[in-house]
Amino acid sequence: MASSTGEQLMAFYDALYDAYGPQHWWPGESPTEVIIGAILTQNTNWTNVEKAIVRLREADVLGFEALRDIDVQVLAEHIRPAGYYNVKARRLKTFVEWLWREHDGDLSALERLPLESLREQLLQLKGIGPETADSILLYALGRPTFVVDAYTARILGRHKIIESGADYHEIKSVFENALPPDPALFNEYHALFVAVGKRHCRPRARCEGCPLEHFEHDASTPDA
DNA sequence: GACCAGGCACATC
DNA sequence: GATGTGCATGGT
Repeated sequence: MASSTGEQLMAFYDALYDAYGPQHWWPGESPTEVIIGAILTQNTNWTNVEKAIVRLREADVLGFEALRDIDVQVLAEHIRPAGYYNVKARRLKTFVEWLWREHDGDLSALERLPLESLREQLLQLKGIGPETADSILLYALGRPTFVVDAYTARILGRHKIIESGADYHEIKSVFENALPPDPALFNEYHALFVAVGKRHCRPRARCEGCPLEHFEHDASTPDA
């Protein structure tokens, strides 16, 4: 009999951790920086996001209060290297405006809210979709919610754990139903998936040398 | 020069 | 409800 999904996911985790070690995610220095990075990295290479964050820091606007007060077009110019800069400037504004409107500009106020209602509030904001919301919840706020991204879908698809076409919530549930709701585990797990994804699970990448290579997979499976 | 990157909203059928 | 399109820079 095949092992349970939970056992399989933990075997993946162990293999990835053995291969790559702790990833020390999120690569941001504060919850504020994590949230800004989560919006800037939407469909964008992280190296481009780093350039934008450096420019925000140099302009002394790498903080919610500064972002609240800055002109949106000036902000867009600062974050230009991250791509989609007009859209993302508006999204950053939307987040900080919500933070002041609903929570007095106080991130720590969010700690008092139940996970699900906070997640719903974030998803109401234009520009905050499921992945960005979960990244904020897990990596900035330490909440036990699993982050699904393009790599996650592709890896699970190739290993036949999900059907191609599975939606975000379906994939998220695979992890949350199979693993204990431990923020440190969810944090490391997703980070390890990005690590292996970048090396071995891009659309045309090779499986050779992948730490998950000896698990059942189909290298020819297109993106899930 | 094409392809890809840690998405999301919106229009259209 | 499913599918297509716009948003944009920078590395390979």
